[in-house]
Amino acid sequence: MKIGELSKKSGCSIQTIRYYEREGLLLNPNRSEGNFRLYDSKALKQLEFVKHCRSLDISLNDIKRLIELKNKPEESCSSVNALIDQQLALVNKRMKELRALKAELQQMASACGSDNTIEACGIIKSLDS
Amino acid sequence: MKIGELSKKSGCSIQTIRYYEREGLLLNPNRSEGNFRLYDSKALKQLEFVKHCRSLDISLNDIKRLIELKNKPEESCSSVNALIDQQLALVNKRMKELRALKAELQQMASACGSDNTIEACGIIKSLDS
DNA sequence: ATAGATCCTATAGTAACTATAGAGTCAAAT
DNA sequence: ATTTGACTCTATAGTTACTATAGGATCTAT
Repeated sequence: MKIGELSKKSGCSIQTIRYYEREGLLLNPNRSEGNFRLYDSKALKQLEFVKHCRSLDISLNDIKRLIELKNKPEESCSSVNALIDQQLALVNKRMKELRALKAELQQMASACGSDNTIEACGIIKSLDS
Repeated sequence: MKIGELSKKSGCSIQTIRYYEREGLLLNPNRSEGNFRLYDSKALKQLEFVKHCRSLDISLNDIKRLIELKNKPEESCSSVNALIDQQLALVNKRMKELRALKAELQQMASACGSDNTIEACGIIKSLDS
């Protein structure tokens, strides 16, 4: 299949696919006579792996490491484990930040009487302090 | 005061201060004879306003809008309100995403028996599906 | 006078894409 | 046989909010 079909099947945009290739996350595909990229179902699977990792917010760099690890099936999976743990730590950290954020934003929203002037607005006041 | 002192007092890096100025978030400061930026305490307050907004993850563009609104003290604050509500919606959306993320990552982490080969690793398996 | 700290501008790099320009290729209809 | 339209190619620039660097200029203290 050509890149357009791969794009539809994977849900990744054409540009993103080419970008992943440039970044070394996908193998260089065979080319047709007219230099079009030609993919098989294995390539689709690779792309889906990348997409799944991205949906977990794993960085392209870490995905690259995971792909390398996948290609060493006999080694210990402790590095895979570590990577996932680290990803979890990131997510937890960001969630904590967002909880604090949310609390302050909610407080600000409630500090605004409905029909104030900007001058009297509790929101602007709290941003100023 | 010069930019180094403003940087220390505000906790923003010198480059960030200059960047905010370029982006129109800070007024162009007076300059010394040797072309050094000179700030007063009002400038520090402006910068602190920006910093506080950034700590709430408000985008530079939205901060610009807030600054414009601040300069129209007699108008209604409904746009300020809307902006904060929108920011809250963003935060809520991201939190929801992160909760889903966390759940999947945790499941993956628990799918890995401690001493597997990569080939047998539950994490890689679940990323492959 | 000079050394060191601080400042200046302009430019490039970061992450993970997205968008565009300008050209080439291919399949189908005329 | 040609032309239209859809698709593809590469290379480059833009996005967000900064950070880092190069190559100078300026100021302060000795």
